[in-house]
Amino acid sequence: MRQKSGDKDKRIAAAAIRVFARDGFHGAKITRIAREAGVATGSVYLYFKNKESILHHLFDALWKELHAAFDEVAHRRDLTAHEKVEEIIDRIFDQFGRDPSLALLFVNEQHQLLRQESGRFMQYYVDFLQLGERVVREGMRSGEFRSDIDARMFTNLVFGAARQLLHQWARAPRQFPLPTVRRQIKSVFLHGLLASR
Amino acid sequence: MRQKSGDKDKRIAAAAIRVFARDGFHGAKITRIAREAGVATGSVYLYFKNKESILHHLFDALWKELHAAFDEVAHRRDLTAHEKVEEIIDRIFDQFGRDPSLALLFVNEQHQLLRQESGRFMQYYVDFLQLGERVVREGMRSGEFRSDIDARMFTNLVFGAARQLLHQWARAPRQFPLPTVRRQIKSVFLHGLLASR
Amino acid sequence: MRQKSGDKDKRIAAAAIRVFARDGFHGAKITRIAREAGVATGSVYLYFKNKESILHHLFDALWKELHAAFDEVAHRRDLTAHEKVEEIIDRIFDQFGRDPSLALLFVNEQHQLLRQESGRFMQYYVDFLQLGERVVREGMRSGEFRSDIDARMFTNLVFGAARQLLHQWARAPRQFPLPTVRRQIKSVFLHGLLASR
Amino acid sequence: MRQKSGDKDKRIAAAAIRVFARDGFHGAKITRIAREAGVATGSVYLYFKNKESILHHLFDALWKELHAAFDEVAHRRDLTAHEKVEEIIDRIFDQFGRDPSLALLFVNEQHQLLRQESGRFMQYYVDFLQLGERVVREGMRSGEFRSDIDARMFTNLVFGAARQLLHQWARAPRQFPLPTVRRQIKSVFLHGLLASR
DNA sequence: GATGAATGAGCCTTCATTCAT
DNA sequence: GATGAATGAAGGCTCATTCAT
Repeated sequence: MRQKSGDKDKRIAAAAIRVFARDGFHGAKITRIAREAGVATGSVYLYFKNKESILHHLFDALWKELHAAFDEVAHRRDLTAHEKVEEIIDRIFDQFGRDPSLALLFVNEQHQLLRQESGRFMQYYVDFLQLGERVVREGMRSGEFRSDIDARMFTNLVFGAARQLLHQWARAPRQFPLPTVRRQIKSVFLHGLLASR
Repeated sequence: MRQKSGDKDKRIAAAAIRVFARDGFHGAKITRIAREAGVATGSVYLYFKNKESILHHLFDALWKELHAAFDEVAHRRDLTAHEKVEEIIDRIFDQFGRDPSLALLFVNEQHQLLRQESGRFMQYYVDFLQLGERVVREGMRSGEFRSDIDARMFTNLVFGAARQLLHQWARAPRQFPLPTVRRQIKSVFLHGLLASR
Repeated sequence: MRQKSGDKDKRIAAAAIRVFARDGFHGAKITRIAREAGVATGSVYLYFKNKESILHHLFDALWKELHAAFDEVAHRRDLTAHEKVEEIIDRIFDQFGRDPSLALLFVNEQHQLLRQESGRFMQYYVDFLQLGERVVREGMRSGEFRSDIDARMFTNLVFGAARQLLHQWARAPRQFPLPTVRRQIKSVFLHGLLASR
Repeated sequence: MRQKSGDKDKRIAAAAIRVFARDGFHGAKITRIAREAGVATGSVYLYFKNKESILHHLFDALWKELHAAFDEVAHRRDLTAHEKVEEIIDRIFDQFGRDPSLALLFVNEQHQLLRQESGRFMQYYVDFLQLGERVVREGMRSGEFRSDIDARMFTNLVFGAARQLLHQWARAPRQFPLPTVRRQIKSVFLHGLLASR
């Protein structure tokens, strides 16, 4: 029999990341994904139920990794809350920094998923934000962080800011080099904008 | 007195905001927009060239208002840079705070526009961010702001954070009340997270 | 506005009868039906939900007419059971005798419907056969008919025989002229094959 | 001893009967037939040219048996025409009575074959009906049968009636037990419905 | 201008068939 | 011969857009 080449699913997923990132979910044509993956159109359906399930697969993997990384950081005992915030920010950029297409996908097509499926992806999102909240509250209890801040909102601020800079980096990597981005985002969120202190 | 015939374009635009926000640009059907506007399907094409141009029209208006507001703030002489930053944040929330659908539209469908048209909307976006940069740099020159911050990145941080909280507010207004959101965002960006000072 | 031409649904249905009859349900292409109806492909979907619903529509109409005709005959008081049997046979041929395509459709695609939908079409079928049974039993009670016959089976015999001859007529009208067919079927079922009496 | 390898063609044919009967020719998937036969998908094509040829093979075998049986009966010298008619009816039910799937296949998918191939299957069909005609005419000549009957039509009547009852039996064996079915069909065709004699 | 029925290009998906192993 | 992954042609259906009234 013809052997499974073994990486067809990977190649399709990788091609889908590129095509979804470039053309958007709706602009992406299955035939195009197949071509970029170097497989026949029909082969896509050997590995994925349908177009939407490809997106689900990609976001599933993404969120699982993100979640695992955050979870690990959030529960570490050797880090202060301050350090955890920095580490979490680093993990986000580690996750997406390898692949601009992945960043664009995440940044642009997330809302597709939140729209339809009240289930899985919403849950990932909520869980992720709750982990952030927990770290912030931990820092507030320990006195590291200001206690007049709303932990949930702060987490959202960081998430939104990271999302935006990821987007910018993916669009113009030269103008938004990741090391600078990381440094800035940490600095601003931790120390604020004001000079005097 | 309602002029049934005199405001068709407005009614179409308003319906489009709702439908785009609810169903996404691709999920939105022209016939649905027409129905919600109380207009025949064909009439949509009397006022708009095509589906995309409705989106363009909406974002045009949005960006124009945003831009005018920012421009005015940025050039005021009676405000410190610090105050300008706060004012700009307020203006963003003023702009979208009236209408959750508008916020969802702005937050979710922006990337449609950045994708295809390298022109108009990219320009608005860039101009807007440059105005922000200018204000930040002004504050750095005057010594109000830390000078180890990258002005462009800071502006993006604020933009991304505001976008995220706008999104959350539009999804769950109770959990993200706008007054709190404004206060938090200003506080975090200006003073940072750390307690010690 | 462009006026509904008023008979598009009829033209599509008529074309569908021809195409279904010629190519079979699965061999029939929507585009072909549309072309034969003189409408655009998409127009088919203005009048019918999908391909299957066209078939349903056709059989619905067919069974409704058949049923009404049988019902009327079965309840008439001015006819003997013998005459009712003859009248029912006539009605079947009246129904299909106008249009060979209709006969082929009925004869060949009935099983499509019985397969999937345990509901509607099965019911028509069962109801129809029950009406036949009732007439036969009526004749048995009155002494017109032999009482050693199973009424349900007799009805099926007639139905099957009529179906077969309808098929043959539709395939070769010259060799199976309807008047002869009617006469033969009545004669055989009523008097049997044997000469001696 | 079961020879796993020696009867693949038989197993495929047997599986095809079940699947065609259950799902219809078009609803039947080759992969499904292969699975039910305990064979790889590709192996089907080692034994059959394509999907249609499986159907052809099945009907070929069916018709060949039917034809041989009828031929034998038709030429027997020890039977009256009357007895031959009864014997032929018996042979039909013998043929299909073993296997409801076979009956459903024969009854539902015959038209697939008559459609495309003007050749082989049409010939079987015609030959079969001609054998029937011959027997009827023989009975007419000998004075056993009424001579006001059209032999060809009578044969079709029997064929159609048998087909219908076979179908009903296959769908609901309890309600249409074969022995009763045989008896009824013979009785009706030979003696007719009327009581008086 | 207004209407909404009509249009038809385009895409996702299926599945009979092939072929490398 | 046997396998089953891979292929790609084909068709049902959608929906933005048009246009006769």
